[in-house]
Amino acid sequence: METFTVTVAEMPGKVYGQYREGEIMTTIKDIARISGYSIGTVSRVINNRADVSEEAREKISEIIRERGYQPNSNARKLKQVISSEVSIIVRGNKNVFFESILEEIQIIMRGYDENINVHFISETENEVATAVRTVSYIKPKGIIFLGGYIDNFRDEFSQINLPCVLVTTGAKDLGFENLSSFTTDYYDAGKYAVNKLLSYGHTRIGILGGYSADRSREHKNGKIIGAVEALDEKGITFDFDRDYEPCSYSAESGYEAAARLLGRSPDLTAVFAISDSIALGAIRALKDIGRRVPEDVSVIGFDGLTYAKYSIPRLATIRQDTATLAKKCVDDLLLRITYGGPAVHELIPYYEFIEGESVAPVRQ
Amino acid sequence: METFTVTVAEMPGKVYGQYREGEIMTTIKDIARISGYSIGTVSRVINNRADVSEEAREKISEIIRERGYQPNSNARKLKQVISSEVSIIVRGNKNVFFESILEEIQIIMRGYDENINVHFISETENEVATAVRTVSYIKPKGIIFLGGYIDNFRDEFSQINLPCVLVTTGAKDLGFENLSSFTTDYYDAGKYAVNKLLSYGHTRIGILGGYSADRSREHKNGKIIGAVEALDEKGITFDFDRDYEPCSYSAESGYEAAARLLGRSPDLTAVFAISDSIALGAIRALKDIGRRVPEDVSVIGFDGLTYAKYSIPRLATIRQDTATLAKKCVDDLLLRITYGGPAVHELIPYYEFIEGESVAPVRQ
DNA sequence: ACCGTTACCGTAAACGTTTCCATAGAATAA
DNA sequence: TTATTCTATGGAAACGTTTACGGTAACGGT
Repeated sequence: METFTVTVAEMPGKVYGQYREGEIMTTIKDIARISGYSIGTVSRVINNRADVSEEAREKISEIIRERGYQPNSNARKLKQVISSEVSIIVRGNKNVFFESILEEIQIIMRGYDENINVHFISETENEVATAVRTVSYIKPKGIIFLGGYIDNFRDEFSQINLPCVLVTTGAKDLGFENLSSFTTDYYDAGKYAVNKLLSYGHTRIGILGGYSADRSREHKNGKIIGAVEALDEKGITFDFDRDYEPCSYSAESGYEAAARLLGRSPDLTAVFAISDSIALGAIRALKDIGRRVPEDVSVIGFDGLTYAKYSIPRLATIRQDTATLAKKCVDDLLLRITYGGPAVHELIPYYEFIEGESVAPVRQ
Repeated sequence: METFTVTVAEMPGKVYGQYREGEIMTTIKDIARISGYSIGTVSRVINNRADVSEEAREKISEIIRERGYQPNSNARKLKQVISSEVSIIVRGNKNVFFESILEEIQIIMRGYDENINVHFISETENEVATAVRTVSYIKPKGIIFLGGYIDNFRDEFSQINLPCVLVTTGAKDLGFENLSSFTTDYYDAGKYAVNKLLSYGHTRIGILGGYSADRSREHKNGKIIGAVEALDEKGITFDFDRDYEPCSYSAESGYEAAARLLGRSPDLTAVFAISDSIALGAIRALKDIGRRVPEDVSVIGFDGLTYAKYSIPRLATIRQDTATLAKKCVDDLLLRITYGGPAVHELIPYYEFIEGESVAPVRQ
């Protein structure tokens, strides 16, 4: 089960040098010697402990400052057994939504004086296993995983007994008591998106996105289930074979998928793309095959990232609240790191429609 | 998979806990005890040293495997004094070009089995100081700095005596013998961009970008100097007050700057934006103020990142060779880490024009 | 029988911290 | 006064490794 492939990069082997020539390493010992105090006292000053006289604190701090001393983080972490960091695993290569969340997390963590430690991995299962192994090697205090469905990684995640937060649906079902999850209510939001299109009179609606070839109602992607449900409620049966085209979360992929979809189903008057990148690629594809947006085909995106505001036409989209998502993740993780407590699974009900020029009433 | 440590601020402070409850930490000692060999031998097995019998190697490896033992990286790094990582500092919040280089670096490093360690900082001077401090705290083997001009950070960089690579111009002038630099020949490329516009008959050309309020010929931004030079050679004197508008590297900023520029100089028939993001924002702004691209105003961007291919209109731009840049950076750094040697400063002559729909001949 | 190799392995010091424990002295309580 | 607590500090062990050093056993050559 667990193979001994220590993360290649961190494997012994090339060690380029011990001390660099001419490098003078100031240690806590030096500070102690210079200040006349003991190592213990210096350490207490560094860590802002109480049991230090004002005089000693002043003097030692002064010396630390003027020598530009920085405690050796490795020695520290060694003593503290687990590192002082939170690890974040980002799965998916160019997923703008995750990047956006990541950015929010960075900002929040900065406020909390927390260190984060990010691992970018691609979507192969193999890499998830490696990432989990690496993380167990780093020994972080907790983990945030941005990366979609983890059903296939039960084993990997079961090995981790650290507080862990996922930004994905379906984590609850796994039943690990150390995994929390926060996600926008994709089912509702997807339904909402398609209802928007329906309200403009569209009935021939296509869907773009969601890797999976699984086209049943049990499709794992909440946005798509919601979208189909919205159609259902209007008495429209969604034809997966005809009006659905899977693609990954990129403009490139959206471009190609849209071309295929509209080639196959030229009578579609609207498209729901499950990410903004996909939508933008789709819009370009539509133009290239001679369909006007929104006159001939309406396009609605998902995510609501800033760059959609500057496209031509401006993209209509469903905005997720990345700030709230990030905040929830961080808060839950830190709380559970410090105080333990049960994992939670929360569906964030917040999302909103962003007006755009890419959606218009259906033509008669 | 590459490990990627984003350090927000690795200063002492909150330490959340020692051992996590119920966590059993397997150490080299355990492996030694179980296997019946000594710690030293186990370590030699882990490190693939020669002086170990095949029998011992087998047996110990087996035990390591079945216990899922991972050597503690902190203890290791402590012994090895300097970490096994290369630090990358990325300055600038949403700079797509740097992100692109970063991605290339990741790929190359993966091939080299190297660990990287990324610090994102914003553009304030303060953060540069912090980053440098943090980096000296991490003790990497070398540093790659993606972040524009560093003239204001002489002091910070003078403290670092590690191999260091910058992707910026002007590093040579600083005279630090541990700083290499690689950059596209911005002067030439800027000149080339404007020559393209000139070749389409444009003479009233505006320039967008380059934070600085410094509008002299000594302007630090090579692209702009080159652009102005190209005009000069045609006998056109560039009027900085009228036809130049500074902005940062984002669509938002480009949008606003373009609106200001065209508001002030409505007779411009072409705009050179020093990044694609800026260009895209500008195109949107132009549309909003009722100017058609390219019929009324041509726009040429810079960088040549993929997403320009999917905009409407497709963006004409000057592509930099990020792959080569990244390769040069990494190679130089690793070489100097291993063998020392002098720093180099290289201007990459490679750039190319990417056709697009945003540039057209000037209207009569 | 002796010596010199060689192959393998154990011991222990060291890396730079943190923290527990002990203690000296000061302050307080009796 | 003495006994007690408190404050500030030093000393030293420990964290999990790596590695220099030394030792043992086996073996071949003389």
